[in-house]
Formats: sequence, structure tokens, C-alpha cells
Amino acid sequence: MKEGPDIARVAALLGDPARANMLTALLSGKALTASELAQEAGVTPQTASSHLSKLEAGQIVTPRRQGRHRYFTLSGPDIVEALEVLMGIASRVGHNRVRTGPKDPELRHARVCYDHLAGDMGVALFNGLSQRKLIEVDLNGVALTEAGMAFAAEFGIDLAALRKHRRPLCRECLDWSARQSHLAGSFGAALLDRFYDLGWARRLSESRVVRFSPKGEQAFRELVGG
Amino acid sequence: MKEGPDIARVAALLGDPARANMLTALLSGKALTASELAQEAGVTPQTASSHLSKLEAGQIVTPRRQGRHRYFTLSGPDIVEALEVLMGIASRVGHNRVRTGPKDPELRHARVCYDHLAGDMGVALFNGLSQRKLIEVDLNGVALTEAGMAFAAEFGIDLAALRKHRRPLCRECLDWSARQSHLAGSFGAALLDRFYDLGWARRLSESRVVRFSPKGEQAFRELVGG
DNA sequence: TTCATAGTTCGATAGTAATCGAAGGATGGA
DNA sequence: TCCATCCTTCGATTACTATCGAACTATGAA
Repeated sequence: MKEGPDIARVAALLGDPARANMLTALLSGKALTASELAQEAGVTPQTASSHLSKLEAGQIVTPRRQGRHRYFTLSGPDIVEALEVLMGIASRVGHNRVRTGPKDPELRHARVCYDHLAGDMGVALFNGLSQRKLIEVDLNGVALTEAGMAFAAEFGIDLAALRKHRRPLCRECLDWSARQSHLAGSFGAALLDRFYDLGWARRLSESRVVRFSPKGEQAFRELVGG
Repeated sequence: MKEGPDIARVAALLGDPARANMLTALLSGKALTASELAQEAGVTPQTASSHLSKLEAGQIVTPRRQGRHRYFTLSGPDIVEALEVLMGIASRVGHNRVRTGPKDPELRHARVCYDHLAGDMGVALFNGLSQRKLIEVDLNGVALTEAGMAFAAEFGIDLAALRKHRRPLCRECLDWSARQSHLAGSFGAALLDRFYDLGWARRLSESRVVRFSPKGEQAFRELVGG
């Protein structure tokens, strides 16, 4: 068995608790500094620095200097996907954290997956948009329909600006808690941003939980046709 | 960061070279004995036994006794998926095995992914079937069309028998080398079986490579409309 | 029963990697 | 220039775990 890519190297990088904690924190989509990541992982800055240089060497995270800070982000969508799949396995085999806090149900309800909405509401959004024929799934993936583009403009999303980036507008992303697809891509991210701007929802600080206001939830339900 | 499933436990299980070799070998879809896996991983039977009990405890592999042998298989499709995603990352970041043998191009051309066809030809099969409208992709995943069912019967595949199992008929599976989808599920597996039976292709022993005969490749091209 | 094969358990060893304290740059502000 | 902050490097320690030899159990065959 000397064929194919070397899984072990990559998996070992994700397999250390401190590193896994850092990466999970980065799943929030925010760029975090080395010290923030150290705190997330519960280790000293020295230890975090050592871990981060390993993750960087393995191209799992990408650093960006800004002043005297170094901000880290996950290095690509495939990393996000790997983390999500591993979460799915871990939750299937019952390897949940010991301290599964009170936030757990909220996480399953609505959370950020990198920069878009995930959890039950993320899945509801995906299904609602496709039932309203605003997005459609075909072999090449997910795409906005004509009606979807009109909707985007009306909803206050500047598609032209989004298209300037290399990132795809729409992408499916598997949800580890709901086990169904939710909407990723720059359009998915833009939708979540609009939810924030409209005051429908807000991020709980220090957490991936997205909390909708009562009005926001109602508006959301109307949006997805529920 | 004390929320959510524990990635690190699972990733650490996949992150040891010996275990990763065993799991990669199991990606062939064949159930392998403890000694076979020991040889694949290049370790002694004692060491392999220790690894296998860990993998079993972590529900990564499932053992099945048969006489004085213990056969192991991967414990679920999510494990296959995780391994494939990790392979994708590893090949992206250039973490290929040191000894990337002469089989590597052949692996990319046509190989088994668990029990169905992967590699360039796997992707061609997927695209061909969908262009001929024998399968279609929608929100719930991939499904056989009416025409596809007729085709299956004509091609010598007993769909009724396949439906008896819990496993889905059709499923998308991401290809780590071609970076596109190929066809998994019991129908995908049945197709590959038919290719074997018809003499179109055969498995190279001790490898995941699938080699098509000239006639077989020609017939395959006609099948996928290439 | 006797023997061979498959697999596991035990114990010891060795290598690796995570961790932190302390000290050393580097950046930005006063 | 001086200081505070952010981060890294160095060195030493510790803990873990992969590994194998040897002995043991279990299954099947003769």
C-alpha cells in the first residue's frame, strides 16, 4: 500500500485536541489571531505558536499579517468540508465533548458554518429557496435561477460585486447536525450578512450560535415559505 | 470551545500511518483479515491487532468473524467520505507518498472507490449516464430515471434485488483525483460488477487499479456516449 | 487427540510530540 | 527613544503511544 495521497499526515494534523479546537474555532469564519486561538484551545501562546506553524506548513490554515497581529483562516473549502465530515462521524459514534454545554441545542438550530447559515435553519433556507425555484441543483452543483437573481437584487444583495471574487456564488455544504445540505458559497454568505443587517439575527459572542429575534424568525419563515 | 462533536478523537484514529494504510486498503471495498491488514500496513500482527481494536472501539471499522478469521470493513459511507476528502486535501497540498509508484497514473484513470468505479472513467460514467438522462440529480441526491431503470434491466442489473438492502441505489461520491462526482451506491457497485462479468475490466491484484481491456474500454465509451 | 494457523494479551522499550518557562525579535504607539 | 504588546524560538520535561518479542487462546484440520 504505497499508492495515493498520504492521509495520515493530514489527519494527524487535525487529530490533536489543541489543534482541533483551533480549527473548530476557525469554522466560525472569522479570522482569528494567534492569541485568540491559544485561548480557544486552552494552551499558552508558545504552544499555540508551535501548533500554528505546523498547521501552516501543512497548508491547513493561511496566515495574514496585519500590524503586529497574525490572523489565521482555514486555507480552503476542502478543509471546512473535512472538518464537517469528521464532526458527522464523531457525533454518529457518540464522541461528543464531555462538556456538551447548554448551547448545544442552539447550535443545532442555527449556527454559522464558516460564513454562512447552518443547522436546522440553514437546511430550511436551502430547501425553501429551492422550493421557490430561486436556486436549482443540477450536475454542476447549485445555481441561482433567473427568479433567484431578481430575488437577490430585491433582497439587497449585489450579485455583481460577489461575482468579482473567484469564489462560487452557490455551493452545497453538508450539515453535520441535520445531515442535509445547506447553502454555502458567496451568495450563502451574503444572505447571512443581510440577516444580520436587517436585524433578523445576531451572532452570540464567543460562539458559533446564531440567534434570531422573534420578528426575524417570522420574517425568515415567510422568506422560506414555511 | 467546549461545544460540538470531538473531531480530534476521530482524526487521531485516522492520523497514524499504520492505521491510515489499513483504512486505505479497506477502501478497496473488500473485507480483509487482520493478517492481511497487518501486511498492508507493514507491521507485525500484534501491532495490527492493537490498531484494529482501537479502530473498532472508535467505530471506524466493523469486524465480522468467519471461522478463525476476522474480517474487517469500513463501518459506514461517512468513513469512506472522510477518507476521500482527506485524500483530496493531501493531494492538494502535495502530501503524496514518497513512493508514488508507476501505478499512480493508472489509479487516476480508473480505480475502485470502495466498491464502485472512480477516477477519470468513474467521472465519465457519471457524466455520461446523466447526459443520457439515465440518472438525474436533484435536491434529494441522485436517482435513476424511468429510462435508467429500463437501461438497468437491459444491462443485466436486478434492481429489485438491490432495493432489498437498506443502502441507497445511487449516491454521489467526490473523486479525490478528478475533483468531480462519480456514481456510488448499490447501483454504482452493480455497474462495476457487470463490467467485470462482461469482461470489460478486471481488478489488478493487490491494488485498487481497474484495468479495462481494449474492447471493454470501447464498449464503455459507447455506453457513456463518448 | 494432536498439530497448525489466526489472532490476542502482556510487558518492556523507544521514539515522538505536546507542553510550558524563559528569553528573544518585531511591530506600533507615546 | 522607550515601552508595551504580539508572537516566536529555545530548551527541558513529561506523557503518550506505536512497536515488537514472547506467551497465550481459539478455531479448524487431520
